[in-house]
Amino acid sequence: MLDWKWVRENPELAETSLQKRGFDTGLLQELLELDQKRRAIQQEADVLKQKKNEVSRAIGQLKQEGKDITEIQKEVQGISTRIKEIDSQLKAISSEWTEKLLWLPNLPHFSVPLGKDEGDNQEVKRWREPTQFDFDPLPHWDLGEGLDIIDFQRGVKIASSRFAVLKGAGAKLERALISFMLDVHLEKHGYWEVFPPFLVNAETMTGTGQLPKFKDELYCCQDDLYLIPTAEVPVTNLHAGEILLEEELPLRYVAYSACFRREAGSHGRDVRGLIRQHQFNKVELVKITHPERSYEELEFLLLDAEEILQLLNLPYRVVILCTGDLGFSAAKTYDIEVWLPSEGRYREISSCSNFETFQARRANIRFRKGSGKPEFVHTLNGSGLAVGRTLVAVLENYQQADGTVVVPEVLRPYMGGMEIITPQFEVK
RNA sequence: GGAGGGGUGUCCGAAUUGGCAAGGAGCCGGUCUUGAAAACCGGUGAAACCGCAAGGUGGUGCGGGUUCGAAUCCCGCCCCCUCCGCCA
Repeated sequence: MLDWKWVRENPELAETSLQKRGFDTGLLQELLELDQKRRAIQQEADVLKQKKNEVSRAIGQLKQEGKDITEIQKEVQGISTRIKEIDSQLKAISSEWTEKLLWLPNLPHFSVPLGKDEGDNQEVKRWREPTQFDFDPLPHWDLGEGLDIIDFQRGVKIASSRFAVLKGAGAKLERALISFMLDVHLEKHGYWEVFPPFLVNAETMTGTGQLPKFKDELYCCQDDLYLIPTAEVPVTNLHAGEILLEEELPLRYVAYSACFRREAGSHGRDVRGLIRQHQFNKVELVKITHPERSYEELEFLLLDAEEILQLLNLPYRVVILCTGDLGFSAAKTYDIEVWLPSEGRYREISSCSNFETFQARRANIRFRKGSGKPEFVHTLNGSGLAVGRTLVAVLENYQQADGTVVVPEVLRPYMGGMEIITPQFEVK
C-alpha cells in the first residue's frame, strides 16, 4: 500500500513512477477522484455529527435538571437520520477506495534501472565461470531417473502434473540442503529460526500483497485459509498490527517452509523437471528494519543468500530487476541466478527484495522512536535458497560421465558421509 | 463439538441501573542533586480520518441494531482461558 498522503500531494510523481513499471495509471486517477469525493462527504458528515453531539450533551444536562426535552429531541432526530444516510454513502465510497488501493503496486526505488521486461535486467555480479564438462552433461530429470532418486511419473499419478516424488538419496539430499541452509543462516549470519504455519488467513495474504490481486496463483482451502506460496507471508506477518521497539530492529528471521503455487499463468513453461513445481521447499530470509537502514540490509541479505551458493561451489550471477520486471510489492529486487548446464544458462534461484513500507502499511507493522509517534518499518525478504532448484543445480553441476553425482563437500555431514550418489534401486 | 468465564491504550486496570473512557505504570520536560536514583511539579499518553489552522470526527475484540445519546442494552461473528468430549 502506498503512502496515500504523499500520493495526494505528488500525483504527477506517482504517475510517472507507475508508468516506469508499465502500469496503467487509470486506477490512480480513479483513486484520486474517489479520494476527493470521500473527503467532501466526510467533512459534511463530521459537521453534522458535531452538531448532534452538542445537542445530545445538552439533552443530558436538561434531563438532569428535570426540564422538558421533547422539542429538542425531535430536532435532533432529523439530524440523526441525515447522518445515517451520509454515513452509508461514506462507508460505500471508503471501502471502494480501500479495496482499489490494494491493487496499486509499489513504486520503484530511484536506483532501479528503467526497462520493459526481463531482457532489460542488469547483471551486477558474476561468481565463478560456468561449469565445464568433457562429456555431454545430462539434464537433472535424466540424472534423477537414472539414479532412481526422482520419480516424476508417480508424482503425477498421485497428485497432478508439476508434482514429483524424491526418493532415497534424492529425498535425503533435499533434507540435507534444508538443514545446511538453515544452519549457515543461523550460525554464521545470525538469523532467528521460525517454523511457520503453511496455511494462513486472507488478512495475512493481504498483508504481504498476495491478495487481492494474485488470488489465482494461490491454493485456497476451506475455512478462509490459503496455502502459503512462500514463508515470507507468515513470517513477515508475525508482527502484523504490532508496534516494535526501535532497539529491537532489525529483526532477522530464517524459515523453512514448503511453498504452494498454482502456476496458473505459466502453462507450457518448464514442464519438464523440478524447476517449476506446484509444491517446493524453500528457506526464506525475512528482515524487518529501520527505514533508514533497509537498503544496506538488502545488500547484506543478498550476500547471505549468495554465500550458500559459494559454499556449494555453484556458479551464479546476480541481476538487478528493471522497473518493468519488478514484482508488485517490491521497490527493488536482486535475483540470484545459478548456472544450469543442461539449459546452458543461468536460472533464478533466489529473489531478494526491499518492500520499504509497502507491506508494513498493509500489515500495519510499526516501531516507536522513543516516545514519538509510531512509524512504519521497512520489510525485506529473500530466498536463501529455493531448495528444489538448488538440488537441480547440484545434480547438474556435480554430475560425472557415468551418470553418478558427487555430493558437495559441505553437504556430506548431512548425508551420513555419502560422497557419491550412485544408483540404488531400493524400490522399483 | 458442548458448558462456563473473559477481551478497554505501550502496559496494568476502573467504569456495564445508557449521559465527555477513572486511576496507576511508562514516556517527555522541570525542581532538587557532583551525578544518578527517589521524591515532587507539569506535560504526554486511543488506531485512523478530515482541516492551512483553531479545532472536529472517531475510537472499549469484529460487524450490525435500538436510542437524542452505547464500553454499558439487543443480534451475529472472532479470539483467549477453564472444564467435558475427540484426537497425533
